Amino acid sequence: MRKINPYDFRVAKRSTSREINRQIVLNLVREHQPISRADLARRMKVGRNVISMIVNELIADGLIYEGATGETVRGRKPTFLHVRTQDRFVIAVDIRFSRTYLMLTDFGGRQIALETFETVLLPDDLIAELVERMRRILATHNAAANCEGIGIAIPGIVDHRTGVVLNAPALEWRNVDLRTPLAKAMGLPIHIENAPKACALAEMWLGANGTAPNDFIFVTVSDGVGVGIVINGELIRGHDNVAGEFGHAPLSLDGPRCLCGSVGCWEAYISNLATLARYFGYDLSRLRPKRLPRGEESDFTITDLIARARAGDERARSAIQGTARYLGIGLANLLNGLNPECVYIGGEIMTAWDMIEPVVRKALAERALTERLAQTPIRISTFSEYPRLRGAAALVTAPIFAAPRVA
Amino acid sequence: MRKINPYDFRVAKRSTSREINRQIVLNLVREHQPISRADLARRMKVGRNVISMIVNELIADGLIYEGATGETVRGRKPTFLHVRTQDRFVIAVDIRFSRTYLMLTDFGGRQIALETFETVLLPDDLIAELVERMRRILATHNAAANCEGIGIAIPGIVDHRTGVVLNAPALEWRNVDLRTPLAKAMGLPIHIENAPKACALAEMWLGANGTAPNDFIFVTVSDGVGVGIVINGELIRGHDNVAGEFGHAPLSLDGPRCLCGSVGCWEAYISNLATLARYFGYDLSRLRPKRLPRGEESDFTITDLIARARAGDERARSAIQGTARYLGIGLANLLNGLNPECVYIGGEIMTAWDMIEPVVRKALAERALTERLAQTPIRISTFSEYPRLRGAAALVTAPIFAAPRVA
DNA sequence: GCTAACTTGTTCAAAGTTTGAACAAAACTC
DNA sequence: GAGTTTTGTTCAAACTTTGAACAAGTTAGC
Repeated sequence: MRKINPYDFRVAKRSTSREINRQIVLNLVREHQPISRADLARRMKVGRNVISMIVNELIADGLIYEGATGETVRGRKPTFLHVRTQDRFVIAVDIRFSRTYLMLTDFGGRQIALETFETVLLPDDLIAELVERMRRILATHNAAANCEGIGIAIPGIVDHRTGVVLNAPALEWRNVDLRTPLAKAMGLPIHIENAPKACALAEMWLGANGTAPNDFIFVTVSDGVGVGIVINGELIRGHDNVAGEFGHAPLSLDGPRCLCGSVGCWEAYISNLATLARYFGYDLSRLRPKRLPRGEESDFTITDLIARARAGDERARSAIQGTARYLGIGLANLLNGLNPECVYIGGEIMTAWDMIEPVVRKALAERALTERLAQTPIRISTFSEYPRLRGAAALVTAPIFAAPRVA
Repeated sequence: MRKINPYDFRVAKRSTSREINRQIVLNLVREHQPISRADLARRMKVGRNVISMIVNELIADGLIYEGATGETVRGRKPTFLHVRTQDRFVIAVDIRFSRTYLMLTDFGGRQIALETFETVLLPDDLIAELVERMRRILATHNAAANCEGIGIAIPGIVDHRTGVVLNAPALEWRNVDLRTPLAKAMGLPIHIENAPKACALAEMWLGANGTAPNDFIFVTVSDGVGVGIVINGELIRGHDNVAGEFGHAPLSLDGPRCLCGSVGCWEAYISNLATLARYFGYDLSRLRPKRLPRGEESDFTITDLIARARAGDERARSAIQGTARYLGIGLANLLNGLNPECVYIGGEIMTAWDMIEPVVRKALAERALTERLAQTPIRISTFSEYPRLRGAAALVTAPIFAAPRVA
């Protein structure tokens, strides 16, 4: 029940019906492959003739291809159709505070190559290094001619339309235009997006077939805490691309000071640094941004903490369960307000999900308005490895498969 | 950029283009009336012939009508088109804790008749009384033959699809089926919705032309606190119809106990009762649900409190400004997370908007992540009178104008 | 009072869809 | 090898938009 915007609408042309059905066919092949024309016709409840026309067009455009012939009990055997993912490449980039990740994937999001280097915080230098590495990785894998785009995930607020990083505190970037220089150097479409939003896209477009729900939120817990919101199959970006910054929702107005400058933010209770600070007994607000004090502690990570907890360190366990409790409380707030079909959580803390689940659920039950809300399925991010990179890849592939905008 | 749901999609038929363009025409007439066929053709960038066909169909269906002829500098004069709102009636109902409101409106949301009675909390009795009054009001205004539906706003969680009130604590209702008995008795389509969601629909569909944004939230502050979320011209209902219950977001985990049973909810800081409790120095959690102690105070309302504040009562002023501050803090959370284009606020407290705006804005600035967020336009509900009833009317009219579901 | 210019609204054929049926191709059963 | 079943294609009909021409109505200018 959408309202038509009377100042920005799309009139249906005589090709509109075809475009709509073409995208439906493409998506059905993607979801149900291998699948025959006749199967598509049955699922769509249209004549096989229409499917033939559309499929031939999609084959001609190189989007799908005919594979083996299938088996049937009786009658002519169907020819199976598949989405063409090989020989269509995407470069995915994940720029983080400490390191930058670079992955070459095919159109199905499968990893082909991966490299890593220390993040140079000066944008121009980082861009130069990225360009060099991207050229090399494309050359090495003979992918230069078939690379269809570059997707970049950023820990901060990004204007997805212009490709400008508006504010990324972790990188100390403000109004950095990444797209223009990269597009010029590489000659490829560049898509840039905020990391939690990218993670949500990865689940939606690259998650295992049949599992991706239409309404969900993706909560990332790492240096910061962010949320990617998907409603009705659409990523919510917000009017100024800020949507999803629930990491700074207050849990207590006199709680710990957050790195954002405010007080009592959810992030200040559950970020990796917050959990470590709780363990070591530090005051989060006194910490130099993003670092524990010098000494052996400065290299101590949340993964180390989880290892200690598993080894029987009671204080480590208690610090982690503190995070679990606040994770549940903040989650309850989001479930009450957005009521998604399911929740994905990503971040190192989820390697301890077996430990923390009961505490999270208990906190959820305390603050969720209804029992059904408290029982909302919580899933560990499908991509335990590099969810941000998968999301960056999805930035490039998603527009090919998206529904046409109409009305 | 919506993903097509491969398990629930709509194939384009040969009538789909027409349906899309028909709805666009209808909405353009609604927004820009009076408007001629030629104007429509220019706005839509299609031939006048297409518009003629569609307009004649819409006229035949009784959705629009030809009015006066317009003026031009030269050439044949255009005939103006209007949406037919007269002689198309809607019954809007607002059921609240103390009183129930019943309004007869035309299709433009204009009030034709209004009556009120004390709410009977027993559902069967309330339904009986409603049916009697609705029949009478239709008969009195000769509207029985042209009434197109009944819209009902409820302070609680409603399953919009089945018409069942899942949980309305204010009415002490659980799983009450309103639609079946009302539909049977009245023989009309019945639409039931949660009050803040209905208010959001009213702004979207019945607000002054040109003002209704495509992305906004509507925050209702009265007995409870709720939010109606509209993204991309679409009301967000959530997977279990709970979406928008941000009234129970925590501001402090050791804050005042809320009537919902939890602690430190936004609602427990800014609901009318919370503001009154702050003034009288009561502990909200000790209060019998929804009532101040007996005596003169039990009839004392938030409106009285505002009057006292305006008259110079410093304690009244301070209680209200307390609410203002918490209103701003909670709002900042929603702006960070949802990033709407603008915010509407409804409720008695907004009659004091001139007093509280600076405090709200200051709190907003403290917790909003960016300056632009802090400057998000805040508007008083367009319908200072009976916004819920307008929303109830919009429940009936909106489906007629909504975009067709496609892909 | 007449003509030219201009705008509105309608009519008609062409091009691109879906729709529905018939038909050829391929494979199995008896 | 005939009959049956399923797949995939072909062809005409119905319904769109598209683009042009045309009739109707109005003003300006002479």
